[in-house]
Amino acid sequence: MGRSPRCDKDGLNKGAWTAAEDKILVDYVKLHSEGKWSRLSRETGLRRCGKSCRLRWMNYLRPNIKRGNISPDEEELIIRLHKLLGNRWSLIAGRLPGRTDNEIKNYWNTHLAKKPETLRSVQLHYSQRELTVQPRSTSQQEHEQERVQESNVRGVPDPEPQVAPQNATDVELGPSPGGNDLLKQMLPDSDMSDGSLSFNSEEEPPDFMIDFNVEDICQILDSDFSKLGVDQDGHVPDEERESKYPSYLNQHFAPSGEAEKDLNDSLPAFQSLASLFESDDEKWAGDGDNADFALSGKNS
DNA sequence: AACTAGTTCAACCGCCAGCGT
DNA sequence: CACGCTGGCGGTTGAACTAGT
Repeated sequence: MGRSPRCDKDGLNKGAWTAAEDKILVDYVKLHSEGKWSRLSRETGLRRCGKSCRLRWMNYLRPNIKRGNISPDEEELIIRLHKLLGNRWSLIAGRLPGRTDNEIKNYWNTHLAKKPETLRSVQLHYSQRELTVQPRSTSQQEHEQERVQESNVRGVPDPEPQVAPQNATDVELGPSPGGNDLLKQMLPDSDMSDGSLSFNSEEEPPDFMIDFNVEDICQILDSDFSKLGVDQDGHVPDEERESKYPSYLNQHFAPSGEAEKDLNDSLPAFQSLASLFESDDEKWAGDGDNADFALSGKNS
């Protein structure tokens, strides 16, 4: 902390990258793969700090980057994920193959943050003062610590979804009879009559975002749904499975083996997540033919 | 054509966590 | 344990571009 940034070193270029600099960077990464950004700048003579090299590669030069033309489906997904995750741009970007955190952040700030419907959604989360969010008790905080430790023990992988699962199956979160029941349990005083949550806190972000274990959500989002035994013949789940999993899970895939264990671990958070996404009339963004990127991580 | 205001987005900055020494 | 280095993240900036007058 407090150290001067490495990029402040004299002699390093700043500002827009030139084609020649790009070429040096691309050639180096082709040869040595990503990472070792500081080594890159030392070994190639590129007068850019490692951070700058990484940023240029990640946001501009990396293969399979989609630039501009964010589709309505992608926009919808961004809004929903932002509703769930907040300004965790890298996580949101991870759900949109080919998109970078920087692009999504820019898109949000320049387009979505200004849209009335987006503002409405955000305001419902942050501005309405209909509810009182109680400070968490010590026992709740202890519970949170335990949960974090448990999560660490499970070895929840860092979400890095660039590689789409092979043979991934699109998953729709269909309507659930239970609706927002789980969230209502979590937030008994909340008003979800309009399908959204509202909070009383003027200064603080909604506390439920703290209670949400983002790692768990990421684990779900990173799930390789191809592992799940998808019911291709419209098979009706057996009673055991019916009782074990919520209806919307059973409707769309029948978990088995390792995937079932993963799902068991993730189930509580999955229920919460699904409840949020069921709060609107529609299903996930990318419903139907354009649903390639939604959840499955499949590139369209 | 010239100027101004508004918008976009690439790049920078500070902070932080993880790791090696 | 302390320290330094590195990579990664979110917030911010400012140059380039566009639209309006």
